[in-house]
Amino acid sequence: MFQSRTHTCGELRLTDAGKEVTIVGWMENVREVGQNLAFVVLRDFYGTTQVVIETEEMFSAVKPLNKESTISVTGVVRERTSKNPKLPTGDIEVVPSEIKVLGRCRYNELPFEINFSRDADEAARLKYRYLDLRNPAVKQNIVLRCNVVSALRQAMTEQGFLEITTTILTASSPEGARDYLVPSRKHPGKFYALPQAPQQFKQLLMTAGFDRYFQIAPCFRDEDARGDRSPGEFYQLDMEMAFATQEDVFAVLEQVLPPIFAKYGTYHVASDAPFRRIAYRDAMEIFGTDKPDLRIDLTVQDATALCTATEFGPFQSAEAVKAVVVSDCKLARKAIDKLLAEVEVQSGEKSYWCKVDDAGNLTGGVSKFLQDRRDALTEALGLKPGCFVGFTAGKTLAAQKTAGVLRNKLGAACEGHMDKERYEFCWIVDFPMYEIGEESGELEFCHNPFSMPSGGLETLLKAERGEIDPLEILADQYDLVCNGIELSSGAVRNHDPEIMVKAFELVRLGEEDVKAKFPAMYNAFCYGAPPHAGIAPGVDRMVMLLAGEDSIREIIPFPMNKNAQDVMMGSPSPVEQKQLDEVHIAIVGDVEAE
RNA sequence: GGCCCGGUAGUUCAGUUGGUUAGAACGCCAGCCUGUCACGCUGGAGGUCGACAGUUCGAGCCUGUUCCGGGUCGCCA
Repeated sequence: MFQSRTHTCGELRLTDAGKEVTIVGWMENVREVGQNLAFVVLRDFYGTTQVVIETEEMFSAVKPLNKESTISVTGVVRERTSKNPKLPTGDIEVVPSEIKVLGRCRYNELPFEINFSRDADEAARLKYRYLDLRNPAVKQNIVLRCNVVSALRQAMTEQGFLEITTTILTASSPEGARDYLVPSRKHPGKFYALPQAPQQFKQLLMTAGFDRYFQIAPCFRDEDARGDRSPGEFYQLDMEMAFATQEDVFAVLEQVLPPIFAKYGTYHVASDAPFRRIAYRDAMEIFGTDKPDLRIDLTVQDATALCTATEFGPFQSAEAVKAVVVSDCKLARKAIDKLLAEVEVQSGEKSYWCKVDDAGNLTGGVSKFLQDRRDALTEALGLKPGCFVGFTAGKTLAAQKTAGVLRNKLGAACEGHMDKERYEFCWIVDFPMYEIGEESGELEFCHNPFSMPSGGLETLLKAERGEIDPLEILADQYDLVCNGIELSSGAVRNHDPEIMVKAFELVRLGEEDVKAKFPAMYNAFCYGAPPHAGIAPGVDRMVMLLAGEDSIREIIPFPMNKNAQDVMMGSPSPVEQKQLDEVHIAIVGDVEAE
């Protein structure tokens, strides 16, 4: 029978010497140093403890076992004759009187070495995730995640928020990302969908009179993966407040997040509440992105007027020319070419450069086209000897975005322009409500149709009367950005059916469309709804930032690969014909046999 | 779906201008070693060079196709 442990592998100290103990765990390593002398390293969740093998009996108990087998060791704690100061348990060892095998590892070679699993091929790590997670360095991120989630729950509860779980099997929503569909057995031809976010439920909770709601909510979106975006599913700290303004929402997160970042983060928190607020248009103009990394001290400057008049083709034909100036830049020619090539890969647009030499002359890159306006450029861009200037050109938005990519790359590559070791928060506010759709060429909602247009009905009526351009209408919508990562998106919601209908009319839809697309919310709002606002920080991205990881898979217990497959469980997988029949699904067309 | 990078021993990688028997480290196996702690020493086993086709006297290396993995853009209200 299995006898439970008296101590963990992380807790025995010199003061325990002489005690009889039972410890259990995985056999991490066996070091044989002579005839009948060996050291077994036993590892459990809490740490490692050395077991010393001195007798032939104990030696023969251990000898046939492969590493990573689980065993139980009963014996006496003894002070080591040679201590290991690198280990918390390094002063002692356990002299066993009994070793029992609990779970034999059947393989003497593993897919990778446990303590070096982070270097292994990612497909192998995902397939054998239960082995990968035995590595304390991998496990640590999951523990961090637990602590962060727990701290978020506690902080939100302290702020008076109730955690309410909402429905997972819900209705497909007509807007946004691709849905994951679940066929209905009882209703042939109909489907549930997994929620892309609990958006409508939380707004209905507000309408139902719950004042402050939050949830660590699973969200499902069938879209392709990225380094910071896992395919399929992710978690949000979803929250909503009734009778609340944008400032009320900001105040909550400004109280909840910094202490958690300070306690669990790799770096220190450099942003004091209130966080800096940057209008969307300013962010695009100054940083070339709506998620600026404020750890970088570089900005994007406008050089359109001076540059379009040059002989350089790409500048001549450009709607805008943007410049990023780096002082004291020591980048060599080769490094510059590599950096600009990376910018082109990431943005799809070319960028150009020149340098300022010790005498203040422009050299290298496109400098020969700029010589005749050297003084004007020097004045306008504030150039000094030793400066590097990166240029982007094209349509205004493209030139801005490319300059934004350039700014990020230059900040990371050039010394003295980025202090990586800190967390910099900011709010991006005043997003436009509408945009001209790239495909349709017509007015469309920029983000989501649930946001309140700034100025409410009045503003929409002005646009309807032609007094203002609909593209000028702003939404009471905001993003929380940290270190160049969009942590969160939220809004003051449109809780007024009349304003909803008017907002839809501007994009050639009407009351019938609102009712058809969001029936529950539209109906509910007709019974008296509170003004409400909320936000939903991404838990995975937050933990990623706190752990200092670049891949989202490092902070998810059982992540899927880039192609949305779980190679450990083998999902997605084919199902039996009977199951398909029950849910009235027929597979048609060419489907690869497994 | 487009583009970029990669696929060689159980693992991480090297492999020159196309040329003998494809190497190293770690791991594994055996032996030695009475205080190791990433133990050490000696020896050994281990390879469909992702797959297919082509060029060539000869392909890990060149060409084409394809599969797989990662990154990136599209996409993510």
